[in-house]
Order: sequence, then structure tokens, then C-alpha cells
Amino acid sequence: MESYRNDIEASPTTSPSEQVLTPCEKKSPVSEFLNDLSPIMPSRARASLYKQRLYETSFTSNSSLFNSPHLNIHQRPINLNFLQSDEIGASSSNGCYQDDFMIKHSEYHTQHDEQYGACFNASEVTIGKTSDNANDGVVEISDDERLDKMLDISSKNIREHVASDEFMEHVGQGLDSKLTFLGGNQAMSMQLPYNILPLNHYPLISPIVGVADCVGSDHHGACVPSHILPLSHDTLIPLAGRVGDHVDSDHHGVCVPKNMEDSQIVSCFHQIGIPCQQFGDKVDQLSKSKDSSKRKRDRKTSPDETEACKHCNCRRSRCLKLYCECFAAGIYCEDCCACENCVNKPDYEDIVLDIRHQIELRNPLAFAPPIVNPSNDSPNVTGDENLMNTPSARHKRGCKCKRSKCLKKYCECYRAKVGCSDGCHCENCDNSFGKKSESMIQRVEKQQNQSHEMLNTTQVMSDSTLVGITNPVSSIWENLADNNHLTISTHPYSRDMRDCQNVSQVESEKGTSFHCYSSALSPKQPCQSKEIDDIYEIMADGFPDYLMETSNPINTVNSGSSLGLYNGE
DNA sequence: GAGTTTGAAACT
DNA sequence: CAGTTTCAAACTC
Repeated sequence: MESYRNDIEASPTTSPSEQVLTPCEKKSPVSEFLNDLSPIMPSRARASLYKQRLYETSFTSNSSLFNSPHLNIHQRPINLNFLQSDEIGASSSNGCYQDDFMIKHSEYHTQHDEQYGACFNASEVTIGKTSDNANDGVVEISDDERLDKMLDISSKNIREHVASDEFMEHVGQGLDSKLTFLGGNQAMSMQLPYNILPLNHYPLISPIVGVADCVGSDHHGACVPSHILPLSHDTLIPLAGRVGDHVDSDHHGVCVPKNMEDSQIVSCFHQIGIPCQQFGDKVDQLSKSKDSSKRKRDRKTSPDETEACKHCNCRRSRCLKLYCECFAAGIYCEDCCACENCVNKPDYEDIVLDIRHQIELRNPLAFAPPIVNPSNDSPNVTGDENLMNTPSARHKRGCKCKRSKCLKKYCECYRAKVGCSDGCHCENCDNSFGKKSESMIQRVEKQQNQSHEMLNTTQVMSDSTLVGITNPVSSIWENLADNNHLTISTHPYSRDMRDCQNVSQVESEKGTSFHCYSSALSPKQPCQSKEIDDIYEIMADGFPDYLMETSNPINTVNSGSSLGLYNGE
């Protein structure tokens, strides 16, 4: 890798615009910076994806596993924009520099690298579609490569390439606030251009500095795009959330301190060169409507509405935190909600997506369905409550109830109608769906008793025939499977077959093979003997004799254990 | 409907 | 990681 000093000293040619324009001819540095902000794509076009995401069952990104809106790489090119050289010098005496300051990204050694590497001048690196036109200042790659690049440009890479020793020779103060460059014969400071970072690595640098400096200060280059909105700092709000639909599309990603008055926002925009007439009246209207709107906090009244709308009532979270039921559920707030200053709307999709992404970075399972079924190790992504209606269904985190005894909806387990598990940290658990201390066997037995009752009822109803007990039997096996973390196939056309992905098609079609996999194990690993023993014990105790006869599937399964469980080998 | 309680989420 | 604060839902009156 070439020395960055060499790059600087060599002072490679800047962009054409840099060459042509004198410093005085340039636009406002900040306005140019804002123009360089990552373009916010029209949100409505992608709005449907957000809700659609709820029902997806395939995952395309590790970092966006559940109920997360797509990061639509096809529509959202990754722009790695950098402050222009005159903006770099914004805090210096003359604000203009002739030198170029180039950061190379070794992961990005394309034929364009020399020319379009991450350069602190007017150049920008855009990962877009393939183009042969190298003169447009854009390095473009295919969609597939785009995603790879997005993942490659990680914080690790940033640290490696930006904070390398070589680079740090030219960088005085590290990454946290300002970078000092030794360019030419002048030292200069610059506010780090946060948007050089890929979307999923904001935590590298606190953007709060930039924003704080931005508004109404001399460091007017620091209004930041929405996608670096620091989730952990409540001092910022997306401007879009304040000015709503009236924000110009070019700027609607800008964030401002949340305690900033609307008039100040307008003033700020004046300062940084954005025409603000478009905001004036709108801001006024916004304030008036805010005052006049009476907060409605009635909760949902009908079950149908429960499905259609979460009816959140968020006041302070702007529906951008997991406090918000809608946001947490991966849906936009709707008219039926009574939230205030809501940003969880299609209009602000980019903000929503980015915030969600940040949350997922912190907790990849944040948007996972709260209830999981250990029997197949899969979250209830389908939303099929029946799939979770098993003794083993449990809350992914577990609750921490102390006073409610897990008997009220304060308890997430109870609210989800699942029993507490050992993963819960609740006290005095009395969850009617299953107490924390209740052993798995006890739950199986409870379910088994219920099944027995069903069997008896069925037997009475059908008198002497076993026709009709298929489901209860199946239910028992399902319960056995659930409570032993097994995935069991009892019949090739049973519902369970859909979940039994580890069973070969050939074996599945036999219909009599008994496939037994521990979900926690690799597909080829057999069940642990204890699990089998548990099943055996339960069966020996509780199975009706007629179900143990040769006509039932148990005795027709392939040999693989004392029970004849097929262990997959 | 207002006020209180509760526990998750967020923050320090 | 533990303690504290914030938040919004659940609950009570």
C-alpha cells in the first residue's frame, strides 16, 4: 500500500470541478456537503417492503433477520461521500486548500482506485451499477458485488485502512472528533465526515459532535444524514420528524437536536444555505397542528383491530424504539395509533430502516419474533400461532417479572401465552401457561393428560374405532418432540413434515421412518439417549396400551434405538 | 380519564 | 455487567 503521505505530497489531480473553480467560485461548502449526502431514495416506493417484511420467511441478511425492512441494495446505492476540500478547511483561516487528502481503501482496489479512491476532495465513491464510463467519477459494480462491498467495508476495514499507522501519521487526533491533516505546508482540522462510514458501522464515531457543532455554529458542515442518527443519544431527532412531509427530499435526512425550535431549524437552514421559505409556513402549521391536536390514547377496542393495528401511544420515542409496539413488530404506525411526533411512517422509511439497522447491530434478535419454538430452533416467523402453541414454545429472552408473578400482561411470557422457562429470571413465577420451575416432563405429562382426555372423548364418541384419534396421537408425538427438542416426522403428509427439513425425501416418503433429530445438533447427529429415555419413560407411563401395539407407528419405525427411533444414520 | 404500577428498553 | 432512568403498556380507581 502506498503511503498516504505520498498520496498527499503527490497531490493527485482533483476532480474537474476542483480544477476549474476557484475557492471563491464554489458554492457554500456546507450546501455542497449537504448535496453530497447520501441520496434518500423516494420512500414510498419501498414502503410496502417494510410491511411485507413481516411475512417473509427467508432471510437474506444476518444483520437483518427478523421483521426488518429490506435494506434494498438495488435501490439504495452506497455512497461514501466525503467532505470536499474546501469544507475540510472550513474551520481554518481561509477555508480553501489546494491539496488533496486521499484515503485509500485497499479493499477497493479496482482499476479506478487510484482515480476514485476515497478521496477527500470533490470526488466521491459510489457503489452503483456497472459502468464503463470512468470519467463520471463513479465506480460502479454489480448488485451482487454491491452487497459484498457493503459487508466488506466494515468497521474493521475502516480501522485498518483509516486508522492505520501510515494514515495516522497524517491524522493527529484519531477518529473520535476531528482529524488533523498535514497536507501541503498547512495543518488543518476537519470534522470527520461521518458519512464515510458504511451504514452499519456508525458506532465507530460519535456523530453527536458533528451535529452539536452543526446547528447554529461555525462548524456548519456537520448536519448529518439521517442514517447516522445516533440511536443512543436522545438529543437528536430527524428533521423529517419535525418538518414532516414538507422537508425537501434532498434534505430530509438531516437531523437536528430535538430541543431545537422549529424557527431555529429554519434559521439553521438559512445559515447553511438551504432555502428555507419552503419551511417557514409549514413549520408554523406544524406547530399549530401540534397544539390543536388532542391526543387520543384510547386503546384498541376490537380484536380485528388488534391484528390490523398495534395502536401505539408513544409520546417520546417517536416510535423509533422498541418501546413502540408498532416499531418492535416491524410495522409502520397507522392512523389508528395515537402516537406523537411519529417517525415510524413510510414517509420516513429511510430513517426507520436505519434506526432498525442500528438496533439490530446492537441486538441481532431485537426484531425476532418474541416466541421461539426450540423444537425446531426457529422463530415464529410465519406468525402461525399454532406453531407456537406447544409446551416448548417460550419467550426468546425470558421475563424478569418480580411482582406480577407472571400472571399479568406485564409479563412478556404470559402476554405471549407461553410458559416461563429456565431462561426467565422471574420471581415467584405462577405463570398459568407454565411455571418457570415446572419441568419439561411435567409439562409433557400435563399435555399428555389433556391428550388422554381427548382420546377418551374420541373413544366414547366413536365407540370402538380408532378412527379419529390420529390427531391426538399426533399431538402426543408433537408434544414429545417439542419437549425433547426433537423434530419428529410421523407421517409424510403430516404438518410436521414441513418442519422436518432434515429428513431426506426418500425417507420421508416411506412414511414409516421415524426421524429423530435434536434441533441443537447437526442434522446427522442422532438424538441423545437421555431424550429417548425420557420419551420412553413417558410413553411407558402414559401411553394407552392400544397405542403401543403393532398397528401404531412406533413399532414400525426403523431400528435405531431401544424404541426403534431412527437416528438418521 | 387520570393516576399508578410494572417491567422492558435504554442508558450510564 | 449491574444499577439507574426512561418509556409505554397494563392496570386500578
